[in-house]
Amino acid sequence: MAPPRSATVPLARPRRGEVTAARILDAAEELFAERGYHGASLRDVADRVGLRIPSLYNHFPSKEALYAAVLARGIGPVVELLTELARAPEPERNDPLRVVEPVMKLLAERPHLPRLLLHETLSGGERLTPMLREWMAPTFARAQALVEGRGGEETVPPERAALLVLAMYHVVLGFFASAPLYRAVTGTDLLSPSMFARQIELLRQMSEALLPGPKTR
Amino acid sequence: MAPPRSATVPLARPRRGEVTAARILDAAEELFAERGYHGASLRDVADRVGLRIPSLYNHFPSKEALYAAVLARGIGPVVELLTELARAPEPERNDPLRVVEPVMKLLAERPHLPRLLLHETLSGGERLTPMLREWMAPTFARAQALVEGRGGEETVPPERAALLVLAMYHVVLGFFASAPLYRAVTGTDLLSPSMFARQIELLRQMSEALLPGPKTR
Amino acid sequence: MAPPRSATVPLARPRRGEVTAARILDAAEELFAERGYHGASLRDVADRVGLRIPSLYNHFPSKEALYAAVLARGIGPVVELLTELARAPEPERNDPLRVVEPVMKLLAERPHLPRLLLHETLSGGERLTPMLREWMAPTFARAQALVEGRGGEETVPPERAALLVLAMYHVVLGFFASAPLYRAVTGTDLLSPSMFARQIELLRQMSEALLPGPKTR
Amino acid sequence: MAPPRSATVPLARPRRGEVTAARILDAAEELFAERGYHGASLRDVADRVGLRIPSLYNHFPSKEALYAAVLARGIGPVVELLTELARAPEPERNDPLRVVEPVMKLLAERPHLPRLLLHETLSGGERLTPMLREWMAPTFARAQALVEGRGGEETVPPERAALLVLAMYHVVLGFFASAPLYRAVTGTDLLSPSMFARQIELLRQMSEALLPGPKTR
DNA sequence: GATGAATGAGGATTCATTCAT
DNA sequence: AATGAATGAATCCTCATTCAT
Repeated sequence: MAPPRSATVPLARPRRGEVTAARILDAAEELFAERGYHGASLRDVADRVGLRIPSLYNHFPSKEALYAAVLARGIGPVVELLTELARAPEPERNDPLRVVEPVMKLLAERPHLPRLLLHETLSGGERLTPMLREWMAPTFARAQALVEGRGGEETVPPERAALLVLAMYHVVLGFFASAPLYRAVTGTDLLSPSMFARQIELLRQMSEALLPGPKTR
Repeated sequence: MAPPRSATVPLARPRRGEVTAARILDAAEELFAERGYHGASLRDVADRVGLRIPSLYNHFPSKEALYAAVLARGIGPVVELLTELARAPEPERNDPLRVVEPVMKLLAERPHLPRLLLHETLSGGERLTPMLREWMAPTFARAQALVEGRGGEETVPPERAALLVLAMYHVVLGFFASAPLYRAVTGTDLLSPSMFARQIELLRQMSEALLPGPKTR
Repeated sequence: MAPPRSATVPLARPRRGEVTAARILDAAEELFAERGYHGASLRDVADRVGLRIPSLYNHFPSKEALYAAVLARGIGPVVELLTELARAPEPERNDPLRVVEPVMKLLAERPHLPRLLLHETLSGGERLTPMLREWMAPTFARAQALVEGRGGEETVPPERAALLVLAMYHVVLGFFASAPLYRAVTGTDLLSPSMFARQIELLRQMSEALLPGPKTR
Repeated sequence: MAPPRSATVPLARPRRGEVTAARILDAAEELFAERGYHGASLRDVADRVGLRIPSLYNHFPSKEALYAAVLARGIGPVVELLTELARAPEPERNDPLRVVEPVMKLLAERPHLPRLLLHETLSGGERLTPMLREWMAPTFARAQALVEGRGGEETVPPERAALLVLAMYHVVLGFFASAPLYRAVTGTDLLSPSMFARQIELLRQMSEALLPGPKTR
């Protein structure tokens, strides 16, 4: 039962418990994204992982905590990316495509995240984890500031900037969130390379058209 | 407007049961929009109406049926509006603002509908009522056709048209769906006249910029 | 609304209310026989009659009362028949076939009654209406007395007589009660004339073989 | 009788869960027999076992499954017995008492089973578990074949054989099923040794009188 | 770390009954 | 006589959680 020479096991290989926790997170992410917090039961999660329900409690102290962990794992990289981008030098930082395209690519790797975020948006903050408040609000503010400060002489009024950020937010998230339904109805996969490229092109045009200031290309 | 001889037209006065049913629909609409199908319990609905749970069954045969009725009541006017707009004469019909603005005004009167629709979108069609399938798919198709057929020589490829319609769909719905959260976080009401006007202006610019063909103004 | 000349309406024609009550009894008899007291709901009864549930209360004050009325209507003729037979002159009265055959024919006209009685038997008297206790117990006692007093010198001990009556009771009732299931499984209708005649012949042989005293034929 | 080396035979000691499951089956058997499927509630079962209702679901996935398990546990031994008897050598197999008496003794050990079976019979197969169909129909067929093939030259027509089997079925089951009511009304316990012996004697006479062929004693 | 068993709270739904119309 | 509406009680069942093993 005991590993023969545990001392030589490299730390890089995650311990078994961490693997299980990750598998639980994966399953929960899918289910929460699909059905929302109330619609996804721990039974569903356990079934998908191949565990019994009580085992989940060896890794997460409650359903709520599991949900928070799913969100944290998903949002973390996005926040990191945005923070990093905000540190870019002046000309690049003002190019919205330098923001939108990496974000799109990041979300494509974690396609459940947009639906999780939209679920939170729809719930109007009821279930909105404090963590989410902490992350989303500043992110919005930063994006808004970026937009406002863009144009040369012609500055963008804050209300307009807010609506613009909101619009981009929903176009991006909605694109991913609609993919399963879109595929079910039309048979077309929005996440295929060609459609994905078209969507990025669309977002480029949107930002060029709606943002003031120096044209980016 | 007034019924000519009200004594002979009892239909004009809604029966008591119909009033109750409408109040149930109102309460359910709010709760389903806020918490989704699974998150909203019949107890919540009954409490909000001031009834006991079993009384709901005098008006709707099941929670599912209540949900479907809420959707039907909400979507009906939108579908009617779009159908009507589709019958407009040529030049007007091609003006996307002739579509977007009335839809925005309609949704402003029923601000829970967008969240209901987004919940359906997020669930990937799992709970998607057949009714919804029947209505949303053709509506999308019609909008897509409208976009495709617009530009003079330069026609829009269908994939691009689809993405464009999808983007507008999410910008519009997301605007309403975000209103409660936005207000909770920033204190600003997106549905106030000034913000609402700004949003319409934003949508006008979006369509002008992204749609080909004769500029509308 | 009022009947034009109510005085000329013959009393023989049952009033409308009585007709409705009878239709309710018919429906209830079928359902109680098939599913037992708990398994049959007033909704089932009302549906079968084509009424709404509250209307049933215009004819019977409660489900329990409806059940009792069904039993009373069904058992009444049987008790009458047995009472009448008990008044027959000596030689005939001792012929068990003079009892069994008319009872069989009576039950054939009301084929749900046996199942009702068996349901009562199975419930062990829990739901056993007082009425039933009043009727069944004396009927059993009378039959038992009849058996006991039969043979000439060789009298039948009461325990044996009781078991014999019990056996005949279950053979007769079981025959009718099994008819639906038997038909469903084998396709043969036990109540068809030929099977019915065979069953009477079987009962005749049973009584001849098991009863002491002068052979009846 | 005692397990030779109990320490190495843990299978001999039933696990705790199995004990609980058996107690649930016991309680359910009584209640289903007494009140039928609809009349017995899970609350009744849980109360009798000393559990809360949800705990029942740790052992049986639904009320229906519990009901089926009760039937299976009860019918199993009967079917086994009949199968075994059917393999007996020729002269014994044709002796109906070799069938009736062991069955009677088996049922005496599980006196609720007859009422369960009669409930199924009364419901006309509505709730009749597939399992029951599989077991009862062949058993009847086998018994019928046994009767048919008995007499030497004088063979029994199948219809007559069917009615005979049906009659024996109801006499045997009715005896047990009536015991509680009979005791409640008369004070006499049908399952007492003396009454039980009398009943077997009655069944012996019945089969001798009604079956053709070589007398068994 | 995994799980069988137990449970309080709550889920949707059915039921018999009442009452005003 | 019939019924739409309302409801207390009870139905089966699911949920998240706990605990001993």
